[in-house]
Amino acid sequence: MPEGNEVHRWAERHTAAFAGRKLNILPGPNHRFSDAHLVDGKKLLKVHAVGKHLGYEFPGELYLHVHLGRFGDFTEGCGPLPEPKGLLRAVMQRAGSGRPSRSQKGQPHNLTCAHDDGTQPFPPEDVDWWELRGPTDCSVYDAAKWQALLDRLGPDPLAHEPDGHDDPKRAFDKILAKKTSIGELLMDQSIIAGIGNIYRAELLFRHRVNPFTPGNEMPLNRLKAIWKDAIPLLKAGMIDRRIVCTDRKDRPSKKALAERGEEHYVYRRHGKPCFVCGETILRKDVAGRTLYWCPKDQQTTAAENESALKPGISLKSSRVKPKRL
DNA sequence: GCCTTATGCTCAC
DNA sequence: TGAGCCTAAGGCT
Repeated sequence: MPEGNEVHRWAERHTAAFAGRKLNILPGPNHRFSDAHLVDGKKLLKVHAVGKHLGYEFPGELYLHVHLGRFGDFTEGCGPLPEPKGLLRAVMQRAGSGRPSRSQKGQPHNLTCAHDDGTQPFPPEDVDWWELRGPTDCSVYDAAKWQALLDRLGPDPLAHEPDGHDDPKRAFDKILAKKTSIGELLMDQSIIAGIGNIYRAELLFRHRVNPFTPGNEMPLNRLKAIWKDAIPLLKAGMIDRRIVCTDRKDRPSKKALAERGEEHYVYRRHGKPCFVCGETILRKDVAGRTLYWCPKDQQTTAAENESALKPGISLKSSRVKPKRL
């Protein structure tokens, strides 16, 4: 269920837990992940993260590609594996593990990576296995296929490696050449990799940008500001697992730690008052995804506001004929 | 228990 | 452009 920040966090954590070790890769019970045998028993070199994609690199230029999609998630643990949950399952386990670890204390762990408050249940060195459920993809790529994936992704605000995926100019050029709305372009992974629906909505609000603005009408300095803001914003989400996009001064509680319901300015706050101006937040189904915005702070037109979903109308019924902007 | 929604993406037409 | 895929939580009856 992650955006790019979460994917990078998993990559760092799984590198710390498993890199340099021989691993057992187990397919799910329904053999959906039939590639497991290609990397089973091999030593993991590194875990790469680009945009929302994970690549577990093994000798022979093989990459176990994982894309979590909207529903995928990892569970980590020490000691014995839990019973399988769900049909789509893959497991990565330290070869020969099952050993009692110091965290195990006689009981199997079946914990997600972090608690809600951001604390880790146990450090990566105590992680013996991860279980993956419900991903969009879990398959082995060769070097050419992995490179093709990298080539079609835009720059990633969280990219560490100087391979072109940290240079935003490519993204700016593409946006400025298109008439498509900035709200749609920010979600396009070939333009910027790693931005999802939450950060799309929150970044546009934070920079007071009308989400319906055509890309070619976006001021370059505004695009640069969004990119610059995205880096710490995504990193903050990566640290405490909660995605918090509000500044302390704008939160009703004024507390340093956002309270429940204060994490976002507009995302999933439709029908509620804007923290900044008090106007009611609107939402609209755009190309199959829900866009949220503040009609006052983001200066949308009367026609754009009129197109918003009325309270009480379900998204499902509105998606009979989703309109592209 | 049912319905809706959800941080995503691919493919066929 | 629409269908399809997959899991989980929350609201409602």
